[in-house]
This record gives sequence, structure tokens and C-alpha cells, in this order.
Amino acid sequence: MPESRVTIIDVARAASVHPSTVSRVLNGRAELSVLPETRARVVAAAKRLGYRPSQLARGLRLHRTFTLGMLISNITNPLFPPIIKAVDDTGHARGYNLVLCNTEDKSEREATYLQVLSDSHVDGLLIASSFTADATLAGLRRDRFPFVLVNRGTRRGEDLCVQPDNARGMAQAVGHLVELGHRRIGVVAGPQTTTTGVERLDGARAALRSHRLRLEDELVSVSEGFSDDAGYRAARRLLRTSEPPTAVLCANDLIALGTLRAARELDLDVPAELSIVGFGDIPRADLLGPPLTTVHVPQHEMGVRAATMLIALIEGEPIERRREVLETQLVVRGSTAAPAQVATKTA
Amino acid sequence: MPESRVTIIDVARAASVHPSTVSRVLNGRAELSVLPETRARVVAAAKRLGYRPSQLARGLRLHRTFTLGMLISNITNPLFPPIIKAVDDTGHARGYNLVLCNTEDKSEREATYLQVLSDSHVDGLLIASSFTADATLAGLRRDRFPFVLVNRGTRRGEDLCVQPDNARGMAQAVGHLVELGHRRIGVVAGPQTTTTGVERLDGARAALRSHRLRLEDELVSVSEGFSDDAGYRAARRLLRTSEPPTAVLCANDLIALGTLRAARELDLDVPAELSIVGFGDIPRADLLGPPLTTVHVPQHEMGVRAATMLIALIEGEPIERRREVLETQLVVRGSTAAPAQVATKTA
DNA sequence: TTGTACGCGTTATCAA
DNA sequence: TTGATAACGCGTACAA
Repeated sequence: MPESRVTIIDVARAASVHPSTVSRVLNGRAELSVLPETRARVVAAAKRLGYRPSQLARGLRLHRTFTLGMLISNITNPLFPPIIKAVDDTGHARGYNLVLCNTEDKSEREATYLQVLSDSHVDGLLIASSFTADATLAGLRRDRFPFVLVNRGTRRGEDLCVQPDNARGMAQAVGHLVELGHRRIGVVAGPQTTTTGVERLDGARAALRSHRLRLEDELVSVSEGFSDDAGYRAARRLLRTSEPPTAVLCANDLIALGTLRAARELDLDVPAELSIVGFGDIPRADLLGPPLTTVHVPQHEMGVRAATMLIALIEGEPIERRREVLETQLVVRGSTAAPAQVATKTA
Repeated sequence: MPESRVTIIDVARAASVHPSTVSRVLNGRAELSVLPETRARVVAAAKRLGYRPSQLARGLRLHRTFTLGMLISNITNPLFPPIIKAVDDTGHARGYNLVLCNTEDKSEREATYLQVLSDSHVDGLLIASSFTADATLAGLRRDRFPFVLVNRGTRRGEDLCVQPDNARGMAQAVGHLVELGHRRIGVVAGPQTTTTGVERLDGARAALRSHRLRLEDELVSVSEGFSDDAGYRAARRLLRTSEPPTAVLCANDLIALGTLRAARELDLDVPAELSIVGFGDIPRADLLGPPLTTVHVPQHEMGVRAATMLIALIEGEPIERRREVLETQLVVRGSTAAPAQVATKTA
């Protein structure tokens, strides 16, 4: 931003034309209605002066800012950076800036940031925040404000969303554990205030049932958050019961890491005495000690699709699918999930 | 953003006053020059209508957008999310939004984004991009545009920056290795187009010299980037030499991970046959297999200080220190760095 | 083909 | 104490 900005008026003066002519030359569809020679003069002047239209003034006039807002529940969750990167890349490639807000899973912060973003006239919203209260979304729906849910589902058919196939993902994880001989399988679930948390728990339950296993209440521990610390606490509760499971399904990878810590603290050998499966496949999950067996979620693709979908919505392009459910894939790394040692008493 | 935005004019009408009065009530310093009863009417109307000033119009008028721009070299480098989070928190606490740009270490993208951010009238810039060409910064300096370098040094005394003490950090790492009996110590350096890369290599060299060890050319391999892949390739070159080092200092943790991979591929036992020390202490470095011995860089603090410094600069507050060099700390995790097995032929 | 006039939503200044 | 006016920088009808 130079000391004194070069405005459209400066360019107009330099090219000896009226500002509106400059605008027409620079934004005009096709080569319509402007003399080639005039156009050349204007273009030259603009270039020479280094003219760049103020996005502020432009936004005020056009009611478009070419800015996307993104609500992230927790940027330090390694699942998100690849998504953000994909969104940023996709957005910039189409001329959109990205404004980031880290909600820290606080619904009050979410509400605040939503206001802030609205005040800033972002053209649309990517919501990857877990605890988004439905009330918040209701407001956006009412105003017909363009938004896309990322890594998060919705009951409302009208909402656009891009999410992993949580049910199938959990089914893959369950299939793996059952194949390894596990019968007493527990779940460290995510917060049930989030669709991710709910869908993964439900998915686990359904998959277990299809294997004729019942998920008893004492085999489920609900974590307060998707963090390692919360996961650790939830896992502790689960593993200290009189008859702990031989394997646990975790709602995400961070919770799996917390579970791992809890297991170690209780002197449970992983995977000999306890198998653990994560969800998400965060970057470098393979380099952990031990490498995490987990369900892969296509982070980059989620970001690309969500951004593409949002931009299509903003620009009025047709939307083929309003709801993208992406395939997950079990990644067996062998070291956090192993065959069950003994026949369990259950089932 | 409601269907039709509530403007200051709507509020004025509802309160039966002139728009300028509304503005005065809402922004006016102190309770100056406005009748309590008028003020009450206006406040009530604003609240009732849910009025929120347009930041666009406001920015146009005030030449301030309360927006910070941030250039990140690579958001998927785990060192950055904690920094971004700290910046975001600090900024929002003072009323600033954060616009993120992922430069992917491409100087062309950097230049582009700089333009974009300038077009958007960000009030200041946080630059955590490694390859920022000095030409780019020169432009900002010339325009006296507020910016702060993060995790990156500068030769120019005039520039504001917040960075770790790379020299001391490397000295700590060298001290550790020497204490463990290593004499033939190599370096997988970062790109020498970055101050981080240069300072850490120089720091290593100086520290080795102070231990009466010379860093020979064949013991240095320069990585093309700060990523694991680039680090892997650089480490391969270093470790395949006829007389490889017994220990390596890596320019950052991702390079250390690449080095680890290279060592494994060459059937070198870590740490028995090769000790590795990283730099940065990325989140969960302790959970890696093996846990990484590394030099801790205070990521959160860097973010907080950088944001604070930038906002002070923007708001014209006095800046006590223009250059913050933060303490590093060696984190010995024992499993990537161990005593040298045999007396080496060198030194 | 180009220029004129106006409005986008605010706020600062000046007048009343 | 409040209202009127202008200006921030741009784009778009409409007129010339």
C-alpha cells in the first residue's frame, strides 16, 4: 500500500479520459464499446502508475468482496491444516481471499466471529467448527447466506456439506477389529454435540450390531473434546472399568493418542493387551510410536471440494451434489491394532 | 449478513435522528456532546434493528480495516499452526481479523499475495514466509507499510522481527552431541536463501568451532526446503558419503524426520549408529517413533509477540524492542541422540 | 464511443 | 447538541 494510493482518478488523468472510461476498460466485458487506442492509453497508464483497484471501494459498490470466511474449531488439530491449505489454494486460484477464525470450540467465539465475518462482507462461509450451534446456522439459512459445512454433517437437506463417510469409516474399523478376533470392543466417542461425534458413535454401534455384537453402555466413554487431553481423560474412564475392552475405536486420531497415553499409564501393552484404531489419518500418523492404525479421511480433497462448492454457490453456478460424502479408507499399520490374545468372555 | 443489511440510515430513521448522530453515538469518544435521551433512543434503535456497521464502508472512510494479513510459507508445517493460533487469538482480542495466505515457498505467490493483501487494505502484515525476497520487503519498507517478520531474521535494523535464537539453539544442540562424545558431526541445513537456514548453519559452524571441531564441507548437505521430503533427499546425500557423520544437526524437525527416514533406508540404527537432533519442537515431537531430541522454539510466544508488536506499530504505540530474539531450549528425549559408539578417526 | 451523475455505508468537519 | 455536506474509491445507468 503505497504512501498515497494510486486511484482510478490518477489513471484517468494520466490517460486523459474520464474515470468511468478507465473502469470500463479494466472491467468491461469483452472489448465492447471502447476505442482500441483509448484502451491502449488507459492500460498503459494503469500499468505505468501501478494502479490496483481498491477492494474496499469495489466491495462497497459491488456487494462482493471476493473473500471467503472460514471457521475452524481448532487449527492446531493436525487434520485441519491440509484442509485449510486446500481451501486457500482453491480459493486463491479463483480470486478469493481467505479469512480465518479459530473458534477454539467455544460457541460464544463462534457467534462473535460469525458477526465479525458478516461485518466484513465475506462472500461465503466455510464452517469446519464442530460445535456450531444449530441456532447459528439457522440465522445463516434464514438470510440465505452462502455457506458450506466441512468435515461435518447436517440433518437439513438444504445445507451444503462435504464430509467423510463416518458410518462406513467406522464399519471399516470395526471389520478390522472383528477380523482380528476382538469381541469386547469399546468406543472413545467424540462430543455428542457434534455431528462428527454422533455419526461415528452411531456408525460404530451399527457396525458392531451387524457383526452381532452389542455395544454396551459401559463400553462407551464420551470425550469432552476432540483433543488428546480430553481423549486421555475419557479413555482413562473406559479402561479402568472392571472388565475393560480388548480394543477401542476412537472418534479421531487425537483421541486415539490420548487413549494410547492412558493405556501406557495403566501399564496396558498396545497392541498386545489393547488395540486402538483412530479416525482421520492426520499427517505423520505413520511416524508415531507406534504408527497409528486409523481410518483415512481425504483432507485435501475435502478442502478442494468444499471451496469449489462454496464458490459455485456464490457465483450462482449449478451445484450438482449438495452433499458430498467422501470415501474413507482403513489404513492398517499393524502396531496399534493386533489379534485378540484370548477368547473373551462376552458374546 | 441479512437479506438487506441494516444501515446507519435505518437506525437514524428509527431513532428520528440524522445518520451522523447515530455515528457519533456509536463511535463518539466519551459521552461528549450528545443528549443522554438521544443517545438512549439511538442505542435502543440500533440494538432493536441489529445494526452492525459495515467494515467495508468504515474502512473506506477511515483508511483502516482492522485486518491483519499473514504470509505463511507452509501451513502444513506443524510449527506454524500454534503460531497462527496465537496470532489469531491476540489479533481478535484487539479487534483484528486475520487474512491468511499460504505461499507454499513460491516467491511468485508471495508477490501475488502481497498485492492481494495490499488491495484489501490490510492494516499490517505478519511475514512468516521463508523465501521472501528482499526485493519484496524493500517495497514494504519504502512505503513504510507496517510489517513484522516472524520466525525469520533480517539484516536490516529497521525491520521488526520476532525469531528464535538460532545461534544459541544450535549451540545447545552441538553441546549436547559433543557431550555425548560425538566428534564427526554433520549438518542437514535448510535453504540458504532463508535467514533461518543461514543462521542455523552458521550457528552450528560457530558452535562446533568453539568445541575445536571444524565443519568440513562434505559434512554439510543443504536441503532444498524445510519439508521432510527435501530433508530426506539432502540426508541421503550426506549419509551415503564414504565417511558419514555419527551425528547430524537438522535445520528443523521436518528435515530431521526426513533424515530419520534416510537413515532407516540405509540401515543405520538411530541412535546407535546415528544421532539426530531437530530444531523447532513441533507439536507431538515427543510422540514420534522415536521421540525426537530437538531444540524447542516457543511457537505460541512468537505468535503473541509478533501480533502484539504489529498492532502496536499500527496503532502508533511505542515499540520497546524492534527485534525480539526468543530463548530456545534443548529438549533431550534420548532416543534420537545417544553416546557415540566408537572413537572416530577425526579430530 | 465517451462523459455525467449517482450511490454503495461511513465518518469528519462545519454550520446551525 | 444536532443536522447537513462532503469525501473515501469505484462501477453503472443514462445521456451526450
